[in-house]
Amino acid sequence: MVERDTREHARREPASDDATAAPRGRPGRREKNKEDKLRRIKDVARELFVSKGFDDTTIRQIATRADVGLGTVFIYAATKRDLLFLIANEGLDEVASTAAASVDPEAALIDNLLGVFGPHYAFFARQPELSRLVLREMAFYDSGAQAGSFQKTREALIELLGTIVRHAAERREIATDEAPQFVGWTIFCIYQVELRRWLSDGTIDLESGLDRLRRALMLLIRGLGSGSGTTR
Amino acid sequence: MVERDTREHARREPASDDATAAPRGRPGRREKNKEDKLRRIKDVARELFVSKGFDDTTIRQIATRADVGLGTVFIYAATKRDLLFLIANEGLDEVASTAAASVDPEAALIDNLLGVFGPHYAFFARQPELSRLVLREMAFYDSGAQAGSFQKTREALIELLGTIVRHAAERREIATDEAPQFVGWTIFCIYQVELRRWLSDGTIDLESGLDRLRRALMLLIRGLGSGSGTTR
DNA sequence: GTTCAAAAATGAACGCGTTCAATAAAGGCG
DNA sequence: CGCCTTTATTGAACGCGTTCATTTTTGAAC
Repeated sequence: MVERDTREHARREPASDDATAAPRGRPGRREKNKEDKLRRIKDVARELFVSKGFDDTTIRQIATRADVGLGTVFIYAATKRDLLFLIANEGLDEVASTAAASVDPEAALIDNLLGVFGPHYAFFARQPELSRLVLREMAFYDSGAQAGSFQKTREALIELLGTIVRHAAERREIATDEAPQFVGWTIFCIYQVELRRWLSDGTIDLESGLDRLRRALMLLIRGLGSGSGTTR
Repeated sequence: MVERDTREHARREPASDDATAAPRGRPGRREKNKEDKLRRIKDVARELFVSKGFDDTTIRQIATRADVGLGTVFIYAATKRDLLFLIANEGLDEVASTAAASVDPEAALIDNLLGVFGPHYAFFARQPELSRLVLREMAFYDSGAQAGSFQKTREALIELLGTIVRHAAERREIATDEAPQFVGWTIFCIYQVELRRWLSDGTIDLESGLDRLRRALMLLIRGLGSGSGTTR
């Protein structure tokens, strides 16, 4: 309990009122407001999750390195899983927005789809370890505030896919009885499992991953009825 | 280790002539060989997982009710998750075999696919709680003997789907550039996520579940190019 | 500056899954 | 049977995620 005071604890200065005596960490723990703590917890957690893995990182380690109490971590994340989503949600929302903005109602269906999935793949490729963890923990996880946010983003994606399909139908690029929403869902199914497979097999190559996804999506668009894409 | 003999110990007595003065559970433990223990552990675990849920069931409870030591459970299942797969694999192999046997090279593609997926859906519907647990724990789980067996079964299914597609291609029901294996994989993607969705939404109705799966698969077979299924 | 109620932070304590050194049982041999 | 080797079984011990009664900090009112 004493030997871990080698941490950066040097913040207990009362600071008095002399101007020069405290160039580093000035007042005590006061300046560390909630945002500061959240920031520190997130940063430490991300670093440890990536470097040591999710299971081998303990919340005690995170708390110590973030210079907060053990219980404090649970104020910001209901569970360890939720802590993972807290990190994963950073950037993912932005990716989703970017993807949504890139949709062009006049563009070809496959281009719009890859315009949406491309940024997602790139995002996951940027932090493959974390992504694998997220996709591993994602399935069926529905408790915890951050997990909720994660699922909201996912549902928005499905709806976006439906919208893209609707555009293609309105332009008469495609014509199907099924509701655009349902087609969007089916596309999402393919995306989900393909993404998981891609992240699972060792080398995460963005180009080949997206290429395989394109092949699968083209299969759905063209159907199995005719070969070569050109209707022979 | 004596006071928990309030269990249902009424197992077979070893031998009649040995009715010595040791009525307190001593001789009973001898006849319990490995198979017996495995059987008891499985049965108890299944019952508790279904009745109380996976997370609320403790291995200590399982060990006590199965009348084995705590550590003994870990001889038969490397982890708690593996214990779940130990149970799930019972019957699933059989379902997979049944499904494989039902394939008719001359039958329509969609019929063969539903002939394979139907028994699977029925199996999952038979024990919905357990199925949800399995699908929750399944993603990315690759350590543990039972999980390995589970994934083998899964890969066999994907290959079976490829074979079904190949049959359809050989009969000229379909014609596509893509390798049958890849088409089978894409079908598997749809099946996976659809199955998960079906098990997630409260009421698990077999017929409506399979109907929705059929719609999604027909989408893939027909493609998005033409409406109504009948080519105009 | 003092007071005080509300909010935030904390770490001891709890029950869990998992490990493993110790123990018991089984089996082979003379 | 006794003796020894091998195998199976066990539960105390460990470190973990999580809880929550307690303590500390905060900021408004005086």
